[in-house]
Amino acid sequence: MAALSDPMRRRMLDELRAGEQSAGTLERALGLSQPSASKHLRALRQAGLVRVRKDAQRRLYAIDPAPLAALDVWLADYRHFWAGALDALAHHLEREV
Amino acid sequence: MAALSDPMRRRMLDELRAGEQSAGTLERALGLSQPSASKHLRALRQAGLVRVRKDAQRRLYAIDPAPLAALDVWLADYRHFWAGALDALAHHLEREV
DNA sequence: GATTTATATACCTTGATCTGCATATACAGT
DNA sequence: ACTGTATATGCAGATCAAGGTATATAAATC
Repeated sequence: MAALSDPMRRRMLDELRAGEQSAGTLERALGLSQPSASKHLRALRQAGLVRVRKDAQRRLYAIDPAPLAALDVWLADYRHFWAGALDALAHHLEREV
Repeated sequence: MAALSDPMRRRMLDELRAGEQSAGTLERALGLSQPSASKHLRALRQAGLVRVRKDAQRRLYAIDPAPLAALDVWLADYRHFWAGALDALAHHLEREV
């Protein structure tokens, strides 16, 4: 989850939504220095948010959705807090009583 | 989002799912020192994740779901990565109701 | 085998963060 | 006013993340 706290890494994931991309492509798409891009990718890797595939010299990155799915599960327990006017009302009433 | 990267703060939110609670209650529930608890609550406050209400000396904290809803929106664009057709349907129905 | 291309890592510096301890603020009850 | 309770803040030190420069690894090409 800490890996997602960096905006640049979220932008990387956003880029990867279009599909597998090489480190260099991401680097240029986001205007990062080569080492910076590589380090952010390492952070995403260690968080399990991306998987890597070798293609000759290049490393092709793609989204691994598992941690995002876990986050979604975590969020699910909070969803009733904002989901719809009826839920809000229900919650309010629940408190009143 | 950085506010959520701290596990203790996530535990605080989990505690607050049960409803409004005072700083001291949270502090004891999580076994934190008083200043530590207060600082984590400040972080949550600055992130807009909680709202505070004064009750005499106590400060009663409650979840403000807005940032979590924003996170949910962000996640939505990734959901198709892990949601099989059936899951997606289930999720959709869950929201509809 | 030397060179080029693509990516990763080491090192350093800077800025942010967490914790512990001490202190300050705010309100309540006497 | 004084004491106790509840919470916040200031400061010190330790730890950790981020960016930059330089260097290392690995594969491809010649």
